[in-house]
Amino acid sequence: MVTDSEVPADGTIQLLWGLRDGPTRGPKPVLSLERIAQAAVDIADAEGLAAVSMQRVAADLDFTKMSLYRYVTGKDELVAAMIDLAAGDPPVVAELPGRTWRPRIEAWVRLLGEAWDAHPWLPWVTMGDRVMGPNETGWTEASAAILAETGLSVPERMALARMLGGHVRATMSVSTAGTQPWVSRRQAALLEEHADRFPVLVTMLRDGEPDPPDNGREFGLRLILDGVERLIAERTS
Amino acid sequence: MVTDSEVPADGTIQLLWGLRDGPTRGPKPVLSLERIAQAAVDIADAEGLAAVSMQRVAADLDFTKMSLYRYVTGKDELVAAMIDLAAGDPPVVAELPGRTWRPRIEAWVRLLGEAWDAHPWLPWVTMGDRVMGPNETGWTEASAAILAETGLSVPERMALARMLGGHVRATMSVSTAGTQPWVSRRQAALLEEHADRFPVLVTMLRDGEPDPPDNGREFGLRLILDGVERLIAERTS
DNA sequence: AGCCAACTGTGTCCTATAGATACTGTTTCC
DNA sequence: GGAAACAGTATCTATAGGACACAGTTGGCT
Repeated sequence: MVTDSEVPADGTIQLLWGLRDGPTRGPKPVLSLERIAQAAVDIADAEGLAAVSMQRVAADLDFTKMSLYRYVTGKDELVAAMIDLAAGDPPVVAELPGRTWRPRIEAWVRLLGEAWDAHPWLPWVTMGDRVMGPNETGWTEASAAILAETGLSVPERMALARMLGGHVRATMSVSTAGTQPWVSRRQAALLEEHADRFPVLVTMLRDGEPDPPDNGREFGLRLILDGVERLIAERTS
Repeated sequence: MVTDSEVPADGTIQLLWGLRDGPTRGPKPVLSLERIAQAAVDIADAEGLAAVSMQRVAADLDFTKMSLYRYVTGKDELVAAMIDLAAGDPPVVAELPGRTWRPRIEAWVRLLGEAWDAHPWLPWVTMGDRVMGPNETGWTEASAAILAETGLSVPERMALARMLGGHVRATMSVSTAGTQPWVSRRQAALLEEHADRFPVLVTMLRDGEPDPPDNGREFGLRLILDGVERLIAERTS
């Protein structure tokens, strides 16, 4: 298992994109990549990513650990398969509501949010250099199609798409951001104790309203897209 | 080691905030939390997070693995100490350039970016529910102080601060975002092969200019802050 | 029809990891 | 000056991913 950033092997690509040529002879495979990945996703959804071990996945399928290695070269590949399975089918752009880019990309963000919120472990596993699978690429394609209308440059559009994906990630229900939503009980107590060092935070803590239930997803989305609109307006004038 | 989100123990708080009461009797401690954390940070900076094991950290200090457990209850605490050490001293708000919130928060983002870019492993380790140490809290305090001027509500200000931190994280030089900056060689080849399924991406790939060297950090920063300005303008009118 | 090569799934072994526990020796307070 | 409290060590355990050799199964070729 690679915890660090690492260039994925070619094998992973073949796996994700169905380029592995199936064998002709030999016993019929009883397992399948799909079943394995699904079992792993189920475990991760229910008990967290840490519960996903080769042993555990195999046990849930009533097979031995080593049998999984016939379908997957290692845990990294399993995780890659999990990711694309969890990402799910991307939305069809033509079916998105609205006729301009803004409502459509808003819908895209909300759908992506729903998909990701169902798999709180995704952020932990979608970091670093990776190769996207078909589903993930489909999501990217959808966003790119929507944003083509903005007239932004290609790098700008991709930066924006990445940004929106990152925003979804940072506003997941299971807080994945570095800081809390926005302070835990413990953190609050700690701030009170050091009120002299952090006067602004303590004041905010005392008279601030509670957090929005969406972790600021809609708020941040609005900020970004307002910024995009302003940029477009500046350029067209 | 906890790979999953987990509420940190009280002990970690005491460690980070210097609340651990030092012993009076017994031999003088030769090691120190600072030395241990620094050694771990050095390893992570040089060889990546995966190279940081108790064994390795201890070896670099010429001690046995188990001696570290006198200063740290486990690897989680070590990582927590690494984070606050790597975050470094927050900037002094009064010394930031500019007289309004915008140039100041821009400077804050750039400084945070520099601090984080020096420690590419930080994103991997600053996910999930955590308790912030003094340094990290100091960075948050600084951003909160700067954004107080905006007139946004408390949750809005904190959401914005979190967002900016997340933006820095998502635009680190070592790509930490889910998607590449924006496509790797391999991914590009794959797209070409499936040009029918991803027409928009393939077109962008063909006639797009190269990516900006900053991964779109400045671009995204501008979008967000433009959005903030528009929000403020709407409310004051 | 039969045989061999290719394959699936299993059992065993190896390495690295975090950590528990019992120890040896040192320091300081009573 | 003695005993409690501590620092660092040595040894052991559990769990992880994964290598490797094997037994049984299947299809293609002669």
